[in-house]
Amino acid sequence: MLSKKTQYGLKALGYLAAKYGEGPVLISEIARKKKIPIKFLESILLQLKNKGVLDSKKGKGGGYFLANAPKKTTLASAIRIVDGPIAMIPCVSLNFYQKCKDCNEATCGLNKAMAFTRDATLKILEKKTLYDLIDAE
Amino acid sequence: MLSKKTQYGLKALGYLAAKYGEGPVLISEIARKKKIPIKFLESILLQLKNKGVLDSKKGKGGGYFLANAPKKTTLASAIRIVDGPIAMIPCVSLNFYQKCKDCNEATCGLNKAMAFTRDATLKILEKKTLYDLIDAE
DNA sequence: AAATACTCTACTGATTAAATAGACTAATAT
DNA sequence: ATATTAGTCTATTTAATCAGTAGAGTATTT
Repeated sequence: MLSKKTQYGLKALGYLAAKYGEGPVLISEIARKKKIPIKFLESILLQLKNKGVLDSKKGKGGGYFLANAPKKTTLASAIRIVDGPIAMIPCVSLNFYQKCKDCNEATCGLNKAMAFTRDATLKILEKKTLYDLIDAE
Repeated sequence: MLSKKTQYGLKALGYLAAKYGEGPVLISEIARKKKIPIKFLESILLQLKNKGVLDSKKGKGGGYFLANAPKKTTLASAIRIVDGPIAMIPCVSLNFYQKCKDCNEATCGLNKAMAFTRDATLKILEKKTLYDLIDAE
């Protein structure tokens, strides 16, 4: 399961995706509309900004907004920023790989099965973008 | 990511799958071969037994063994027992469903995207079984 | 200069993960 | 019977992460 933090992050990104092109959106507005604790949301948005997904403007008329068009950011990359690895075990992670201490990856059955699963999952998450998070009417 | 506990559990199940039909296997043997803290492994195996995946025999010549042929138990069911939900968010979980407080599932973009992802993941995990965890030679 | 709004650091409490200890119970062999 | 083996169960501990809070600081606009 994704952490609550990541779920909040994705909700917020969906909200910002829907408002793309309309200028900065207040953190407080996102928090209110998406029912996210505001201080918690602050740190999530900042993290997404530091990774280039979001941009912000300070002062009056300020707020957060997508750094790029909604279709430019995949769900896979957004999830990796907030949640970390997408793979189910470290030895099949593409972006957060860690070698298994005791198993030979060439022969490990678990490794193979999890690599398969990762591929299936990524096939979706690399294709879906923030655009897909926009709520239907 | 799966919890360490679940990773240990799957490793142990792979080991028992390889020995299916050869009678009970000592916890201590599994722990040694798979480098799993033995007391931690105890609780994992017990949990799997209580859910019907494993069976055990006490006393001399005792140990744990698969309750059914390796191909009878899917990875999805094994993971659900030890780790819980496979879905990335509660509102698309089939076995651990929880309603979203604030979003309408019919229109929620995140819900749709995560349901897709869940389907792709489950398509693999429901097909793969403990048999697939057996290490190659 | 005042108001607005994001930024950053630090902290707290709750939960879960991971592991350990030890007493108990069941089965087997002698 | 009884000693030994090996799983069962309860409780505890330690560490890490999650989730959320507080407040001072900085940049921007009017």
